[in-house]
Amino acid sequence: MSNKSIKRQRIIEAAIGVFGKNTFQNSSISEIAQRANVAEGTIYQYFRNKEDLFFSIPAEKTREFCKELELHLEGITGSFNKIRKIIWYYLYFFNTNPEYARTLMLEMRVSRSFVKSKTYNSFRNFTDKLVEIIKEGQEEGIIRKDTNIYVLRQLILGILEHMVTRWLLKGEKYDLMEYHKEVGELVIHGISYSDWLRRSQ
Amino acid sequence: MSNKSIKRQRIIEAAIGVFGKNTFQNSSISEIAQRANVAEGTIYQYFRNKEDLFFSIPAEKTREFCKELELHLEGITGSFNKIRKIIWYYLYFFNTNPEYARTLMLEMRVSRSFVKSKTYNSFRNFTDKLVEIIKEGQEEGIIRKDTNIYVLRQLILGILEHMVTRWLLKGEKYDLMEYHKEVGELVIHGISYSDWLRRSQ
Amino acid sequence: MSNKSIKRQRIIEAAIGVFGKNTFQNSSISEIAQRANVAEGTIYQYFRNKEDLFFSIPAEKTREFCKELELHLEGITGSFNKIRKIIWYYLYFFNTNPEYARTLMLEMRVSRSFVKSKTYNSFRNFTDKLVEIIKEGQEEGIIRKDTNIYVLRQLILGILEHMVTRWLLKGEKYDLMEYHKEVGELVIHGISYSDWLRRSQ
Amino acid sequence: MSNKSIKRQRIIEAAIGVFGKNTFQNSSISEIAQRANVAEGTIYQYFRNKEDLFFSIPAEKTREFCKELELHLEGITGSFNKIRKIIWYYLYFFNTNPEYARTLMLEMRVSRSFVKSKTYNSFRNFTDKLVEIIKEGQEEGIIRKDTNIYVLRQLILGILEHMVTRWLLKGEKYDLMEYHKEVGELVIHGISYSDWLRRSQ
DNA sequence: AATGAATGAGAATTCATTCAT
DNA sequence: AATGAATGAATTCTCATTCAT
Repeated sequence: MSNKSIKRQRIIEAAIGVFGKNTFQNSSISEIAQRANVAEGTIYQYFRNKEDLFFSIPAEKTREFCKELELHLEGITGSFNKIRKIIWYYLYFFNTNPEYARTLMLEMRVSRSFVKSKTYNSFRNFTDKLVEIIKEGQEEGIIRKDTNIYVLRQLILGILEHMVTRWLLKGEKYDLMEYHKEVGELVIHGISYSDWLRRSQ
Repeated sequence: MSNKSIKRQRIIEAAIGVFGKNTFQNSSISEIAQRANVAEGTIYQYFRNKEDLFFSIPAEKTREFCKELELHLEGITGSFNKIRKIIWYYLYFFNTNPEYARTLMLEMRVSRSFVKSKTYNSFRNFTDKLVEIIKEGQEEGIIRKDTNIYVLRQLILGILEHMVTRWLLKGEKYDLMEYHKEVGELVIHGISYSDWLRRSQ
Repeated sequence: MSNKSIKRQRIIEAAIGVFGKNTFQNSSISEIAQRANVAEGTIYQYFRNKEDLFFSIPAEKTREFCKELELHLEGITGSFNKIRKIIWYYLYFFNTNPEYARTLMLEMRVSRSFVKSKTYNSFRNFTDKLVEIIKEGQEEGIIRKDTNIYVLRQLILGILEHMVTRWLLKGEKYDLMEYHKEVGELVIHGISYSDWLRRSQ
Repeated sequence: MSNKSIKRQRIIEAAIGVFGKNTFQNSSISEIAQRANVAEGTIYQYFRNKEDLFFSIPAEKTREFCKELELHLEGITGSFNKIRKIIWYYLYFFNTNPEYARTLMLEMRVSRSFVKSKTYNSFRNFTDKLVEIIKEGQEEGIIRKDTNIYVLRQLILGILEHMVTRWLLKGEKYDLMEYHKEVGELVIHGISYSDWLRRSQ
């Protein structure tokens, strides 16, 4: 890694820490600079402005998230098992990166400008993966074809985001992963054919 | 309604408009004062500070939300029908109050201080109602008893919040209500006994 | 004068002092606020921004300049005498207001945005007066009709501005008024009919 | 021309372009470096600092101005003809070098530090030439001896500077040379003996 | 000689809140 | 109770200049 990108990375790490602690507005460039051990001006050599730095965070982290997810799905067969794993991994990832979780869930996810940013698109990788697995299950004949895939996706993202958000707002005081199995089974139950469910019980 | 509370109400209405248009930080007391047709100082006669005014919004609106919900549930029998109605009503309400939706979903719901505020508790009315209906269904024998009620609640709140948030961030350009039936059926499928599902098909 | 306009005036006076000492860029709002004995924020209650404050200076001063000029021209007959008086007054005025002179001559007069500002127009009063007197002289038959009035005006404004500018740049160390008579005679000689000149010698 | 002075010249040319477009303060070293195709640091090999670079511009240009003026005056006899030529040339030169004109007239001419700079002195060449011609005319007996040479010089410089400044501020939208003859005649009229004027009509 | 990354001082502007009227 | 003028803290970003390579 070049000298330049090391420094860039250092700034990003510092930014994750600071933005994760406060609001975007309440986070100050000077604190980020201090944490990163660079002069304030140096930040502006790497990022256009505060917002640019802010939105550069998920670009890095989402890449990491997706790459790791691929590894975790490796060798798993059956779409239900994959869905179980995705749910587990999603919760596991944010459990492991609480500062980033705060930034992403409490700031970015509700930001009007973030949706328009090109960084936002890297998140599509993840949702696309989800849709792909659902379609796979439909072809396997174990996921119902009578429900809108768009709505299915919303269901899964919805409960996951909700759980993480709740957990963050409650001060991360309980175990985010506690119910991951129940969430998985509930989702699978919701999207399965009923006769498949009977057989499997 | 007394002269005093009329003025208070006028300020709240103005605040909904202004906070719904911008971020909390980007909304200015002076604009709210202008809209409400009072002097800036007057606002401080009714509210301790900007945050107090901000958090006073959902207190009013949630009361309204819960009262109307009761009316809509009136006369409906069967917990599934009640759940269908709740989903419809939730989407309907925010579809009808987009400015408030923006404030609640994009600002309050992710605010660290909101969770601690006493106003937040009025929201419990709604989630309690949900839990009550689920328990009803379990007693009726049509909702599975093998799933954590807490997780069930998260599932329902999760998908609803996700749908509204999405819709807001996409600029409210499509019809929020379009999939309300599919959401209802998906949720019901997820929480039903599988043999019930078989019979009902 | 109302309380408000007294404070406004105090800010303007402070601004003349500060802008007269430094460049526009090197003059700081905080110094102006200190001199005017108000908080920095107060300045923004009276002026949109630094530039607005800057350009508000000549509006006031030019009004003063023109009003006084009228008084000085009162009772003077003959266009040559009027021109002599205008030249004297112009030099006299800037001699008496050196701080304002610096602001006007060294900053405003060469500012691209000043020419477009509405304040600039108040200066037209003065140049219009000049043209009026020249036309009067042409009708009296003592000022040549064969020279472009536009060029005549440039001649008079040119030498006056040049003299004041020079004087300022040299640190106001000599007497600006010293040559006022010679300037007058030179200008009058330039614009007179030659036979009139013969007769008058 | 050595390799070194070629690069120096390239920087100066770039500086003329950039300073001519913006204020001194708003012109950035980085833009000059880009235009000159050198690194920012390189500029500091040739010039002490931004101001030094700025004031190095007229040194070059004034030399050019004076050299060319000599050529244009070559072969012209009679001080009036020389004055006519000087006026024409002055306007012609700035008409041809508008970027430099902006820098010189709108920035340098009103700069407190420029007057003290040694570069400023090269301008004396020109004013000295003017005085020389005037004295010549006085010896020829066609220019009045009863007027202060210092004031005469101010008159001529004043109208010329005023015309160029006006033209620049108005966006160079009209023809700067249009009135060059009228200006010449007006000036000559102003400085001539009145009986000479009679005879010449 | 040339580079260009790093520096860090410096200043305008905003706006919630107060308080005298 | 209502006003709204005054406050002043707080922060982003720019850019000339340096210096290690």
